[in-house]
Amino acid sequence: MPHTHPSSTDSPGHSQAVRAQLRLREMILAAELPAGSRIAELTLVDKLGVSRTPIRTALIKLEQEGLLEALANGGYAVRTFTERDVSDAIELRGTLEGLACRLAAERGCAPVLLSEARGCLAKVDELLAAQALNEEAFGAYVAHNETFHSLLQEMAGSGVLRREWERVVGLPFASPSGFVLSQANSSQARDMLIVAQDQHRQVLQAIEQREGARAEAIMREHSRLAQRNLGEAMRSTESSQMPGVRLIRRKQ
Amino acid sequence: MPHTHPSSTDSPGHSQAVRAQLRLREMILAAELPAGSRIAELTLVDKLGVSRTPIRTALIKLEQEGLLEALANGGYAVRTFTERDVSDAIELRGTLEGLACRLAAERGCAPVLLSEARGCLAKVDELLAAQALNEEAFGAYVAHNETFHSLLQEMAGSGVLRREWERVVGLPFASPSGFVLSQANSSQARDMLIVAQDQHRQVLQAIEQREGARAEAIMREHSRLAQRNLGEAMRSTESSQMPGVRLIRRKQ
DNA sequence: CCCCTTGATTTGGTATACCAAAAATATGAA
DNA sequence: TTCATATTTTTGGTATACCAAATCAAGGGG
Repeated sequence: MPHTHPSSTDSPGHSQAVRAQLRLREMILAAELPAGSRIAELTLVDKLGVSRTPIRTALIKLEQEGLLEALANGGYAVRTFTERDVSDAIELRGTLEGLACRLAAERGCAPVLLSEARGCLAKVDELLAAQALNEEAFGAYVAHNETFHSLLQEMAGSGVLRREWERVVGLPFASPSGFVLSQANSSQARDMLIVAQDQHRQVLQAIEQREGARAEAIMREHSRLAQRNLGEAMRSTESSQMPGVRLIRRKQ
Repeated sequence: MPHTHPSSTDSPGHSQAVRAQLRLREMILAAELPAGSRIAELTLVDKLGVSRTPIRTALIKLEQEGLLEALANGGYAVRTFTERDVSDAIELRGTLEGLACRLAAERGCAPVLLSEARGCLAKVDELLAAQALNEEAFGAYVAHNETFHSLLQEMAGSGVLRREWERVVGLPFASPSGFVLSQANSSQARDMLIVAQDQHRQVLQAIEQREGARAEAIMREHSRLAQRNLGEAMRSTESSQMPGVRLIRRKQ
C-alpha cells in the first residue's frame, strides 16, 4: 500500500499538516530541535512519519508564527530570542491588552462577558485563599488566568485586534502566564498573584465604568509583572524547565 | 518538456511561490478575485501558469497575511472587512507606532536615524511648498511618508515590534498612506498633509528630548488622520479606485 | 410537488518523482 | 601542506498522480 493516510496515526480530526505543526512546536519548545539549528525537511519526514508536503505546510506556518526563521538560501532554522526580544514581546502584549481594555471601556461591552470575567476572579479568589499553592492549584490558576485575558479580548470585540494579540501570545514566553513563578519562594509567588488579581479586578471595574484611559494603564502595568518575572527567571537555573526558555540566548 | 521552470516567466530572483504570492495579492486588491469568493486552486493553476505546489504555498502565506481566510472545510476565500475592521486596524497601527516612538524616546535612538528622518521632513517640506500637489508630487509624498514611518520603527530597534507592525501595515488600508486623499479637494487635502507633517516634526522632537509619553500620544493622534480620511473615503464613490477599498463591505 | 437518496464531479490533502542549486567532499597541482 | 577546482551529495523547489471527502445533480419515492 503506497499511502499511509490520516487514519494511520492518532490525533483526531486534524489533518497531517496540522498534526505535524503541533508536533514540531512541541519539539521546538522541548529543545528537541536545538535552538538556532537548521532544519532539514527529510529528517523530519522519518521523525514524524509524514511526507514532505504536510511538513512543508507546517514549516511555513511555524515561520509565520515566529518559532522558525526562514534562511536566505531556503530552509528554516529554529529561531532564538534575546532577553530584550522577550521583554519587547511582553511590552507588546501589555500594549495590545491595554488597547483592548480601552476599546472595551469606550465602546461598552456585553454584561454577560463582565459576569463571566467576574466568575474567573471568584475562582482565583478561592485558589488564593490558601496560604500557599500546590502544583495543581497552580495549574488551575494558569488556566483561569488565560481565560480572563482571553475574555478581555472578547470584550474589545475586535477581530483584527484579537488576531494580532493571539499571534503575540503565541510566542511561548509572551503568553499571559508565561513567567508565573511556580518554582520560586511560594509565599512571594503568591503575593505576586494577589497583586495580579487586584489589577484584574480594577481593570474590570474601569471597563464597567467606561474609564478607558485607566483600563489601558492598568493592563500595561499588569504586563510588567511578567517583565519582573522574566528577570527572575533568567537568573535562576531551574527555569530551564519552563517551555521555550531555552530559546532565549543570553546576551546579544 | 514536462516542467516549465523558473526561467520561463519574468520576475527576477524570486521563486515561483513568491511570484504567485505577489501576483495573487495584486489580483485580490484589484478585485480580480471578487471579495468573499471562494478560491479554487485549479483555476489559479492555469491563471498563473504554475503548478499547485507554489500556489498552495502562496495561499498559506496570504492567509497569514490576512488577505485570505481559511474555510472550515478546506480552501480559502478572499477576506472581507467591515468599516469597523478597518478602523480597528488603523487604531492598532497608531498604537504600535506609539509604542515604537515611546521606546525610541525612552531607550534613545541612533543620531543617524534622527537625521535621516529630518531629511525626509525636508523633502516633504519642499513638496508642500507648492499650493497644490499634482499626481507626481503626491506619489513622492507617499514614498517619503512610508520611509518616515519605517524609520520610526528602526528607531525603536525592536525586531519583535517591527515584525508585528509590518504585519498590520500589510493590510492595504492600514498602511501609513492608506487613505491619503489624492482625489479630494486638493487644498483641503494639502492642509491635512501639513498637519501630518507637523505631527511628524513634533514626534521627532519628542523622541530626541526623550519625552516618551508625548511621542506616544502624538503618534496615536497622528493615526486618527487616517481614521478621518477613512470616513471620507467610504462616503465618496470614486474611492473605489483605491487599491483594496473594494474589500470593505458596507455594514455588518 | 417536495424531500431524501444516490451517483458523478469537483476540490483539497497527501505522497512522491524529478530538477537545479548549494554544500560538502575529494582530488589534483603548486 | 595548501589552495583551487572538480565531483558527489544533500537539500529545497516544483510538478504531478492519487485518494477521500465534500459538493452538486439527478432521479426515485413519499
